[in-house]
This record gives sequence, C-alpha cells and structure tokens, in this order.
Amino acid sequence: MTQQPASDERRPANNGRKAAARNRAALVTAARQVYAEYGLDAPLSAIARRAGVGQGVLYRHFPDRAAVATAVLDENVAQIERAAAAPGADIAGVFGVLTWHQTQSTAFVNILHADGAVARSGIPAYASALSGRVERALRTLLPDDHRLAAAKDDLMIAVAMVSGSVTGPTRELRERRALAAWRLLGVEVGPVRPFDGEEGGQPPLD
Amino acid sequence: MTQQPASDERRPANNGRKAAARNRAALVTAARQVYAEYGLDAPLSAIARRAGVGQGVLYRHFPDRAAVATAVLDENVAQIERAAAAPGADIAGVFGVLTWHQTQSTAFVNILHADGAVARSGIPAYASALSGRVERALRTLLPDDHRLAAAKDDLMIAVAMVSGSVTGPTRELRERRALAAWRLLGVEVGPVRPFDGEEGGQPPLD
Amino acid sequence: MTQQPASDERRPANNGRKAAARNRAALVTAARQVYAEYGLDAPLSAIARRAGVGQGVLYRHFPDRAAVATAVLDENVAQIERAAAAPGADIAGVFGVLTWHQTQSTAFVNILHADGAVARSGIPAYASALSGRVERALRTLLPDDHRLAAAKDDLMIAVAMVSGSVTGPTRELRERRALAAWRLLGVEVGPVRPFDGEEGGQPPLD
Amino acid sequence: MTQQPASDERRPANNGRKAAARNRAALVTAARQVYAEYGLDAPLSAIARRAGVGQGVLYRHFPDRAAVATAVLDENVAQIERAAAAPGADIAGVFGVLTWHQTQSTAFVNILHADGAVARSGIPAYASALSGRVERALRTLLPDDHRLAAAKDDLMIAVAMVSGSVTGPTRELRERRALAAWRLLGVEVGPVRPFDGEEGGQPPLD
DNA sequence: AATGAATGAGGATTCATTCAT
DNA sequence: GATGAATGAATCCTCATTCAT
Repeated sequence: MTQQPASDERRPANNGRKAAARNRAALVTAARQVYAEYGLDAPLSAIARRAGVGQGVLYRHFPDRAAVATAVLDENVAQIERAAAAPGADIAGVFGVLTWHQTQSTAFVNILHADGAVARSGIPAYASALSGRVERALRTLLPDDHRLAAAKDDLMIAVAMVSGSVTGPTRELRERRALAAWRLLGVEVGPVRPFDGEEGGQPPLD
Repeated sequence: MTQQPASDERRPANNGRKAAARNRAALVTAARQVYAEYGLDAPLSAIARRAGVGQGVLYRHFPDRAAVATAVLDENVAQIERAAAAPGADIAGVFGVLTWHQTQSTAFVNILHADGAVARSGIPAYASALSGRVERALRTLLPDDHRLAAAKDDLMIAVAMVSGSVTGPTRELRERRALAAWRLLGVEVGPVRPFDGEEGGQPPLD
Repeated sequence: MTQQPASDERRPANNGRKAAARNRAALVTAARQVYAEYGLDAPLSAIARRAGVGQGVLYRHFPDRAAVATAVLDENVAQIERAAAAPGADIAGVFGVLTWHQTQSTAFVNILHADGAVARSGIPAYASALSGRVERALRTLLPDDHRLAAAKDDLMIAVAMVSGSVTGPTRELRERRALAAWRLLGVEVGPVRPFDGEEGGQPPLD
Repeated sequence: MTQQPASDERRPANNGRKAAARNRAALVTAARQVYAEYGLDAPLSAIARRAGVGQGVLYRHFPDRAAVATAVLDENVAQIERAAAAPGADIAGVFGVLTWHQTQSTAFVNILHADGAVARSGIPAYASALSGRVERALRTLLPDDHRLAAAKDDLMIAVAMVSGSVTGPTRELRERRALAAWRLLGVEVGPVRPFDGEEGGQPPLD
C-alpha cells in the first residue's frame, strides 16, 4: 500500500520557502502591470490573479495596499540610486534616468509628491521615504554651483515641477514635455533612459 | 418587482420649486467641502448628505460624477477668466490669481493636467475644456516677448510645473513652494490672492 | 475612498472550500423558489438571502442575472433531453414531460419563446440556446409522418402555442388547458409528468 | 395698470377642463410609444415626459401603473369590438383584426393571458376585464358549428395559443407565425389588418 | 504556506410617489 | 389643474479581508 493523500481533494502544492520568494516577486511584477492598466486603485484581487497566486498570499507578503505600491516603486528608486552611485555618474545623467521613470509611470510621479493624490490611495508614510531616497541620491552628485543648489528646497521643487509637466497619453509625448520643463528650468539633462537598460522592458506603472 | 416606497411613514418636507436653485448651490458647496476632505473620489452620497438633500437631487442636477466636479471647478476657472478680463489686468496679476487657486485646492491643480489621476476619477472631457479656458484667459494677456510666449506649449507646461510644485499640508507652505517654482522659471508673479476677494472664504477643494 | 470592512465585529463563519459546490446548489434551489414567488425579475439579493449566502457568492458563481436563470432552467431542459434519450422513448411521452414543465413554471414557458418578456429580463442569448436544445430533443423522436413534421417551423410553433395556452393560478388548471391545446392541435400527448419523478418535488419556477 | 401675475415666477398655464382631456389623450399616446420602446416596465416618468406633462398629471388621470396600461390596451380592444359589431362582420374577419393586434404589440398579447407576466407588471384585474370583452366580441359571431364552438373554453384557449406563437423581431415574421398557428388549429382567418385602417399608424405597444 | 470561497459593507443609480407652489 | 423638484428605499455590483481546508 503506497501512501495516500489525506483527502481525495487535490491540495494546492506547498512549494516551500523558495516558492515564497518567487511569489513575492511575481506579485510585484503583477502589481506593476496591473497598476499600469488600471491605476493605483486597481483591485488587489486583480494583482493576485495576475501573479497566479491566491489572495491570501498577497496579504502574507504585504500588510496593506500601500505596501504593494511601495514594493513596486522601490525598484524604480533603487535604479536611480544605482545610477547615482555608478562610477562616472554625473547629475545630468541621473536627471535623465529620473526623467525616464517620471515619464514611464505616473505612479512614480505621484510618489515624489509624497502626498496629495497618492496619500489618498493609502500610500502614506512609505512615500516620503522613497522621496527622501531620491533626494539623497541626487544631492550626492549636485555640484555646489548648480542652478538647483542655491536654495535648499529648489532641487526637489524642480523635480516636482518636472513631474507636474509630465502628462499625456504616450511616453514619447510625456518625454517631450519633461524635456521642455527642464529647459524652462535651465537645467541640463542627459539621455532619458533606464539605468543599464535593466528595466527597459518593465511596463509603466500607471 | 417594481419599486415600493416601502413604508407609509411620513415623507420629509418637499420644499417646493424654489428650493431647486438653492439645492443646486448647496450641492456645489457641499461638493467643494467634501472634495477637500476626501478627494475627488469621495462618495456622491457624502456630498448629498452634506448638502442636506436626498441622493436623487444630486442626480437631478448633475448627470454624473464628472458634472459635479466640473460645477465646482467651474467657479475657480470663472474667477481666473474674470481676473484676466478686468480692466488694467496684466499677466503677472492673473498668474497670481491662478496661483491662489492652485494653492487653494489640489483638485483644481489636477484639472489643469486634464488627464492622469483626474481622468481616473471620471472627469475626463470636461477637464480639458476647463484647462482650455484657463489657457485662453492667460494668453489674452501674454505679451509677445514674454518668456513663456516663445514656444507654443511653454505656457501651459509652466502652469503644470507650478501645479506640480504645489504640495504640502498648509496653503501657506504650498504658496511658498509655488512662488519658488515661478522664480525658478524666471516668471514674475503678482500677489497670490483670489480675484476681488470674492471667494476668499471658499474652503479648499482637496 | 477605498472600501473598509467597516467594523471589527466578528465575521460569520467561513465554511471552507467544500461549501462552494453546496452553495451553488443552494443558490439554484433558492432561485427556483424565488422565481416562483416573484418572477424572473426578482432581486438577486432575495435569491442570495434565501440561499443563506452573501451577495458576493451569487456573483462568484453566476456572472449575471441571466446565468442564474439559465442554471435553473437548465435542469428542466436537461430532464426533457433525458426523457427523449431514454430507451423506448416516444414523442408523445416526451411531449408529456415537456408539458409537465410548461405547466410547472411560467419561467420555463417564457424561455421557449426565447424573446419577448424573457429578453427584457436579460435572459437573451442563453434562452435561445435552451430553446434549441428542446427542439433538438423533440426532433430526434418526431416521426416523418407526424402532424408537426410537415413544415419546418411547425414543431416549435406548436410548442409555443401550448405555452401560450398555459395560464391560470394552479398547476392543475394549467394542465387542463395545455391538454386542451394539444387536442386542438390534434397531437397526441402522453402522461403529463416529470421524467423519472426525479424532480417531482421541485417548486414551480414562476 | 394692467393685472400682474401674482409672482414673478412663471406659473405653468392652467388650461382648464379642455386641457385635462387633451392631457389624458397625450398620456395614452405617449404610453403606447414608450411601451413600444421600453416594454411594460418603462418608468412612468418617461411616459409623462413624452406626453409633455408633469408627473403629477399622470397620477391625476391614472391611479396606478396598471391603469395606464389598461387605457392603452383599451383602444385595441375597442377596435376589435367595433370590428365585430360592424355590419357584415364575420368571425374570420374579426380573427384577422385580432391577429393584427396580436402581431402588432406583445403587450396586447400578454393582456389576453390576463395573468402571468402581465400580472407581474401590476396589470391585474383590469386585464381579465379586457380579455372578457374580446371573448364576448368574438363569441357574438362564432357560428355554432365552428371548430372552436364545441367546448366552452376552446375559443379563448385558441386565442391564447395564437398569442403564444406570436414571437419574433418583426411584425411580418410574427404575422407569418400567427397564420401558421391558425392553420395548425384548422381555423380560417381573414386578412390581418387593423379595423378601418383607423389605427394603422399606431405604434406597436411593446 | 497556499488556496480561493465567503462575507457583507459601501457606493452608484433608478424610480414611484408626494406635495409646495 | 399643472408642474416638476425632492425623497429615499431598493437594487445592483464590487472588493477588502478573513479563514477553513
């Protein structure tokens, strides 16, 4: 007599620790896609479904709606940090990477505001942390004589301004407007692109 | 299965035909307040409740969610138009009035984007109309040699940029940031105030 | 404005995965009863309530109002199909079973019309599928020299005619009228009864 | 000084007795059209609106939903009565007129059932009265040796059967099916047409 | 650890009916 | 007599969240 499963119901496979990490990654990827299609208010069930996991798994990995969004945006911020930390990085180049993400996803744009509409979606505290990381990354490369180094707040105000200018249905249009914004600010920007191309295939967030 | 009034309980007062206009006004005022507290996604029932009317009244006056928001924002836009049409108006002064409204309500800010988050709230078509009215009002006063008159899109991109900069918990803080934004743009702005002070007591939108 | 579970009150029992099939069956049974009492326009909430489940469960199992009705009527049609497929079946016997269902539930009657009032209830496409299944079942047994085999449409027109005759407050009365109708058509009908008695206890649909 | 209206509000004209009758007629006409487009469940407000009167007027003339429907159908029945009372009328001719109305409006069909779906729409008692009038009109012309004169109920059962057969999207198709039904019943029918052509332009009911 | 069914509150929307004017 | 605004109950449908398995 060989072993029998306890019941005749098929029990969902328990794939162990490894699967847990894989599930988390799948959720973040799925969330990125879903946000892109339906916005930050998309039903969490849609994210779980697209990730191919049960609803419960989502709750296991993320305590609330905000945590999911943060996890998604975290990748964008991390990329900016890496761009800033890369050997030979200069501020114009990082502005270019930043601009890429701004034009890529309006959700990312909102996070930099760290309040307003984003706050409404329940992305509260996490957001300003992300915003702070972006600021630190930029400031490490900002020369003292840069146009945005004069007043303390100018740097992030300028970033917010560019974010504000980034509207329109296509990324190309948004990029055009973002570049016009930087030009109006008199700030030089490098090529608008993801860092390392590593996220080139990423769908936009929103 | 037709609807029944369910009970023969007494029916609250019918305030007659005169009340119609008053109710509409009450709804707009209530909407302004509710938007301020809960954002553009606030339940319509909350607006009706705050206005002290039944749900049906809201639907009688406004066919959909967008119409409510439009009615609210329309007052802000109208004020900018009046400011631009006033004798002796100059572009800096109107920028000041515009900035007042930008700092007063984030909902108004969103409308100028005419897409993105606002579109999500179902404010789509109306929004761009309002945005167009603002642009026309500004452009009538824009001198040919103005910094924002060079490229066709610069004017509204600049407005969007200032909108982007307008974040923060208090109006005063938002005004400070807005003025910093205009300064970074190299654009002169008059006093930040409502036109005629007529709407000074208005609660912020969002 | 995201949804809240509103209270931390205790949440009624989750009966686990096994209950799913049981719930679906309960919904179909409840729907049958509710349709019988209130007609095909009965509120879906009434069906869920009678089935002892939340509203969401109904939507989980049936995407829309039509799917519920179809599930209910499907059992009636299936019984006619089984009657037609039974060894030794003859057309008169199947007419008898058909007539049983016609007298049992006016909802079933309507489905055979496959339009009109039924269409209004939003049962559109499904209905004609069910009607087609009845036709196919009957036609397999229809002798070439049968009175209703002459013209292509006569069979289902006759069925519709009997359906039309089936009115009145009690099933017995409806049966009497149905038999009179078949007699006027000159068509022989077997005993009016459910097939196998298996659904004898079913409440009427409408 | 000429007389002034009591208030500066425009008061709706009170057109007196004459207008009352005109309003009633307008309501019946409007109801006929609205039923044709939206079915018997159409909102009463739609009927009032199409008639160009306030909601209150509808309630003044008709106590409930059923009364409206009855008033509409009354005209159809009256026409059948006139056809039966016309000099030289014969039963086949009246069947033709009856069939015209059956194919013209499914609402009329339902009324002849005097229960079922119609009852649900709240057309209760009135309906059987109308049905009775049709029966009396037909029976005055029914020869004793007519196929439908043998058993007492056969006449109206046959009418109901034809009603049952009358389905399909176009009047022409419905007429074809109705004629097939009469043929299956072995009953001769005259030309399918309105009486006197007087109501030829009437929109169908449903 | 995962699944995914169930719950049920919440929000949108529609209409029958009343009633001040 | 007529108008048409207002009421608010009822229904539909969606989702966040829990929890038995």
